[in-house]
Amino acid sequence: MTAYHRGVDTSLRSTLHQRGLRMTPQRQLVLDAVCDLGHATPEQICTQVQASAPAVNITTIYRTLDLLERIGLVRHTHLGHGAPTYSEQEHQHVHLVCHSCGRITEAPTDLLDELAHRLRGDGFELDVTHLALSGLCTSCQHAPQDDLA
Amino acid sequence: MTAYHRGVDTSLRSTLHQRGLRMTPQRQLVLDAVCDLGHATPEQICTQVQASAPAVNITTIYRTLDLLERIGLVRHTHLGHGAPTYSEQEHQHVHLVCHSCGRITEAPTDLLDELAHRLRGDGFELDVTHLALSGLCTSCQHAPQDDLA
DNA sequence: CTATCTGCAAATCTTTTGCAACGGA
DNA sequence: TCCGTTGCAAAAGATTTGCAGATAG
Repeated sequence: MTAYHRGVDTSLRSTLHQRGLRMTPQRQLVLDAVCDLGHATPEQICTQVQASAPAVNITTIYRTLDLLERIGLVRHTHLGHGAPTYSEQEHQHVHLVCHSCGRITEAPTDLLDELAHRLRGDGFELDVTHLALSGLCTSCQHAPQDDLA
Repeated sequence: MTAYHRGVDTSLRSTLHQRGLRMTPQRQLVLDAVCDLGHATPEQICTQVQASAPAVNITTIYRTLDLLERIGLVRHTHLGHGAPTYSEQEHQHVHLVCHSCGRITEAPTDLLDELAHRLRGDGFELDVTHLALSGLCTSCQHAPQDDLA
């Protein structure tokens, strides 16, 4: 069930040890959940982790996500509405969020290359993955649209 | 002190009446605050409103912002970190947020025209103003950078 | 006069913090 | 053993809801 892309297990333990941090089962479970779920909120990650280890507290989820981000194994993206979502560091793409149905589409990051280049000229170094782009997906453009219900 | 662009006062009353809604001093104050502040969080708007009308409750701020958005007078943008910010509907621009120092820069929306066109070809209608773009501003690119402190 | 609005208090929800016990190296 | 980590409970912060009284039209 768990997707171990390029030996995540091994690199977690060593990455932690490099910094004098300890390997724990909770940390492995959180990292696994992030990889399995693609992009998920702390809440969703907690549910996933608790499926196999019910005793893990949500506080630990928050602390671990924070730590995994600091050591560069995961990143978080703000999709607009509520909670931020976490995903693997390597799994880079631009998120397109439909603000009508909430559906999230992933697009290749080079979609923003031209924009990034233009902004760099103005002194702004764009981080393509941190924020999503929002708009209307195909189906919602043609849907009745209840005038901002 | 208050900036009345193109007769906001008159249009608020009539826009409300068109929909069977009532004009109240609180609604005028909230709209004025949004216009004055540019892009502000509900909290900031509340502070601004309470400067002239201390009795106005933050609950009313939230309800009024929601209402003003539904009738198309204001819009909100997610800048990434915490709270959404509200601004006038007409005051359109792209927000660039530095995720190191948090500074917000405004850029013309036509910066995203090419991207919007490309996405439209894929069936996604981009809303340029709803989400900010994040990255590093000039000064933070050259700052020491404490490795994700 | 009536239905809409507002203020207040309390409920929710999400995230953070303090602290004692636990457990990895 | 030592100190980083965890779980629990409580705090903190943001937003929502229920309800009775105020008020626009």
